[in-house]
Amino acid sequence: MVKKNFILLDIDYVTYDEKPVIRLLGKEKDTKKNIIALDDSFVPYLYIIPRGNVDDCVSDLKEFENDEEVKINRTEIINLKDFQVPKDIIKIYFKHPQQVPKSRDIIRDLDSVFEIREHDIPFYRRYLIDKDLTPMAEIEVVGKEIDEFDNIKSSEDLTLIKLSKPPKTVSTDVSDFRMMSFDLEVRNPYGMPNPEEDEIIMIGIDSNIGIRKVISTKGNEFNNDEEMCFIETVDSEKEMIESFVKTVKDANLDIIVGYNSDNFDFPYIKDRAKLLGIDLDLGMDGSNLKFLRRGYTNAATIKGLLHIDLYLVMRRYMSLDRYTLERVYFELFGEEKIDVPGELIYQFWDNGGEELKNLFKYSLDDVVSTLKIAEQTLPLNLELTRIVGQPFFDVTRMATGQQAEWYLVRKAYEIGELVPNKPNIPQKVMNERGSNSGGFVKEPEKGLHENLVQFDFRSLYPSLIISKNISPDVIYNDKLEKNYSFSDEFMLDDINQMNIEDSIENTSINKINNEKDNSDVKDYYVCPEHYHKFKKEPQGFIPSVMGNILAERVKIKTMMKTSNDPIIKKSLDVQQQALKRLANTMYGVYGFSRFRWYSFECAQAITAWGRQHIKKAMKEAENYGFYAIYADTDGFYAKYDKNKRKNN
DNA sequence: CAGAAACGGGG
DNA sequence: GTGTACGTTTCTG
Repeated sequence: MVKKNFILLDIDYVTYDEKPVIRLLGKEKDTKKNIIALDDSFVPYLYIIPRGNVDDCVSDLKEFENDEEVKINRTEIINLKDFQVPKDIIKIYFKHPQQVPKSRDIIRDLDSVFEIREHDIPFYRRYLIDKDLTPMAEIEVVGKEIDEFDNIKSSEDLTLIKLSKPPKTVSTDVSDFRMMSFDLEVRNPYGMPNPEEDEIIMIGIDSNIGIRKVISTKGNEFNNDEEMCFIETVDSEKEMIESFVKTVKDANLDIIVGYNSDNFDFPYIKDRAKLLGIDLDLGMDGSNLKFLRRGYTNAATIKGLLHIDLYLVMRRYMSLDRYTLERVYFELFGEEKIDVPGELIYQFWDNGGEELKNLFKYSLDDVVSTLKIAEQTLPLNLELTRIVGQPFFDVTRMATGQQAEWYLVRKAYEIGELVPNKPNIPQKVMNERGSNSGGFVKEPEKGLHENLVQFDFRSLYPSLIISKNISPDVIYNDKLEKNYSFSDEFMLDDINQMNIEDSIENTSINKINNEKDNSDVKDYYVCPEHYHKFKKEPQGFIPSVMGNILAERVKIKTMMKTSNDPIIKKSLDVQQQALKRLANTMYGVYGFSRFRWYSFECAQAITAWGRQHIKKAMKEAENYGFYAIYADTDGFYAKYDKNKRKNN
């Protein structure tokens, strides 16, 4: 039995002996040796909310015991909360994750099944959540070292461990990842590069471990040029790619970054490598570079080596109208990059001399800048990864709303709350609903203003979510609670989620009409304009999560103040920034129709209260002689005029 | 005008 | 693979 601590870089599962085996891929902290830890004890499952009696539903499910298509391994009854209402839930286990989507549609159609839940949570994500594992953190595993598994052999550089106990997270205080940036230049005289025709002419590499070079078939003429000593000249394109592969393997990297490398560099190098008969076996387990389909686009993945495409990261990191490498670099560092227009690259290459020299410099500049951008932006994304608790690879490719959603899924599991299904609201309904009105904006008054004072609310929307308890699980709906109370009649009417939403929609109109004679309004927060009601007790799921985020942020900011170590200070600062980002994103989960906690009422309530607050603040400021000349959402600029002061 | 298709980044 | 981006701009019928 051995105990090993290592940094969890990546996670996946393979099928071995018809059973899923979770693989935790990472590197030992000090030796940087590769580790793959295997767990064959984790089993896929989903939840069923029965329509009526739990036991009737269980006996219905028994009929699938020897079914060809629905392969239920085991069922159990557990108690979980659904929007804070305790319910008896049937948890059904399957042998293999791929049986879940095959079986769920059949099970869903049973009369005794009201709803199935948590049927679309990928197996590796489920593992991270259920085992409370944090990616990019130090984890501890206990198990047996094995020599071989699934054609992977242990070696000097790779330890295979079969877990005998659940893994655990030991420390999230991990930095100093071995990182490399890379970039291709292609000779493309006829429009955009075509991998069947156009050869790769340069591969640029920079890293935080001392490797910086441009591999090319040209460049010998600069042999005696001190300035150009970064050139590595080889005899052919084949040797160039082979040298790149060897450089990456020998560097024993944690992270490889590129700019638009999901869509250009990696697909291109893969196509050329195939043409030239080269293996891109860069994976920790010896596997090749692969592409994961993510929607209509691909993500380039290497097992145990994190590939991060900075283009995707930058689109989330800053708000710009364009995200070219040049633009992003300029915005971050205020310096212009060397630029060679794409359509001129082949001419620079063909002409040689000074132009070729500039092309080499451009190639190097691209990878140096890419690495600099990575060093500047990845720390925040590493913190987000640890908070969200999903793989770094995934988090850097997720929309911020999805980051918030996976964070909430984890929090829901922690407190025994069922995760809502992804809503499926028809486009027609969304169109009728229209878009939620946003923050209050007062167009700026023209002219040059003096004596300006800036007012703004600290985290207006997060604060409102907490103070007004804005959460879908505590919306008070007169009609639903009084007349239906989720009675059997209601459910047997085969009313799906959509109809429930409709009835909520209709009753909000009733509420406006009945608002005045509602005597127990003291138990609710009633939002302006729409009059949605939120119970004061108990605290809603999202307000409570939000409260924890803000409390954690305050704690970190206090720690920052007491620390004298600039490195610790910096690391804490990044952590609090990540929490701030997450808190600000949480509003979004209410407003986007494909999110699990989507609630048009909550989204409306937040912005309505937001508008009310800023208008109130502007009015109040007037009493002190401050006149707003421009306002937007959570703050305004005001001009001071002491003659108009009403209060003293 | 609404719905479909293209676009982004990369050379 | 417990799977099929996304939000915006431009084109087309």
